[in-house]
Amino acid sequence: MPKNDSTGAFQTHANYLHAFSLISSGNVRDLSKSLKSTKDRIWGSGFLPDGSCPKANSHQAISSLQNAWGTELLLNVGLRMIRSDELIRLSNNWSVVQAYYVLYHATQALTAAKGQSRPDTHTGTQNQFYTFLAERGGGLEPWTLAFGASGPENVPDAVEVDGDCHSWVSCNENSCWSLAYKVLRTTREETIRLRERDARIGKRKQQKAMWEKEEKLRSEGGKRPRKPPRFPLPKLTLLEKQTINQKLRPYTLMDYLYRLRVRTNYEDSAMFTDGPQNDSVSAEVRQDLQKITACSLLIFELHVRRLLGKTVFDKAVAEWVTANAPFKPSIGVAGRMELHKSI
DNA sequence: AAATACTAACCCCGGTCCTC
DNA sequence: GAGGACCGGGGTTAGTATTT
Repeated sequence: MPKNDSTGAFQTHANYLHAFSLISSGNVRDLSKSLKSTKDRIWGSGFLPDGSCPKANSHQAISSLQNAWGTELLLNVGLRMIRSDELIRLSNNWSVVQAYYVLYHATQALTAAKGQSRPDTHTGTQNQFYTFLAERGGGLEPWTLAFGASGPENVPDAVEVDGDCHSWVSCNENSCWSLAYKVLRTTREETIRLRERDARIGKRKQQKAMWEKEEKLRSEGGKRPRKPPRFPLPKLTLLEKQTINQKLRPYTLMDYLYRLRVRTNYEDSAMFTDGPQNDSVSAEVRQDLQKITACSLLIFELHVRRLLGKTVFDKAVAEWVTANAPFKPSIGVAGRMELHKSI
């Protein structure tokens, strides 16, 4: 039983993150193995574009990637330098933020590499993430997993999803799928709740305006004024709710990371500091974040490399690594250089 | 965190009273 | 007597508290 709210929340989110980590490359501790298997899956998935893109905005793509690499570096510096549990707990607060921003910049890099204009909002970037991956179909889990108006999308054939599994159920090779879909669903439901709230306020506004319009007509017709009614927040009809649900796009891993980022940034900074019940779980969370981030970035890097061409891309990586990569053995994009070249 | 239980607020609707 | 205000019971739902 949890001691306070933070322990429950921590347990839940640690579980969710681990689920994505497991789906990405199984219960592998060695990051280089995870990256290798991710590379093989991308290669076999047919997700990579056939050739370079003539419309590509190379300058913008590289610049966005540099942001992503730099942000990932911050995450990795923490991993390398911060050893005491107390500090790991604290650093996880910013690790989730960093993980999100890596995906944010990577997604923008890919948009630029495709020659599209770069989205300048969180929502726009998250939409692109969905378009690049889940919308095209399954095959590259967890990045292609999504939860939409009609339920889980791109569920692999052999996978059984239990939509009602508890968020604390122990995360293993089976339950990880249910957990992942669950968090995509609940993340999406948070947005739906906000939209329903807005819709109710809008509905009330409309009712009020309608009444005032009628009242104006009445007074013009010489009728005596009615007492203004109070306008309680109206409820939504089933149809109105369904419409809201239909209109909201399916949610993905990136939407979840955004939720986590907002939560730890603005709403509940105690989850990662007060939540862990022993001295090892925080390090595991951090490791999962690093793995999710690195493998995600690899996917985007390989995409962008195809679209910009090897020469431009490899040169940009080499320059950045020379100027910025501090550690041996290499981590971050420095460690992924060889993987890029093997394709 | 999410499910569940519980409570307060709300809608609906007919009936009745009030006022022009 | 027509139009509007007010009332109350029944049923639903939103919001809150409790439980898992």
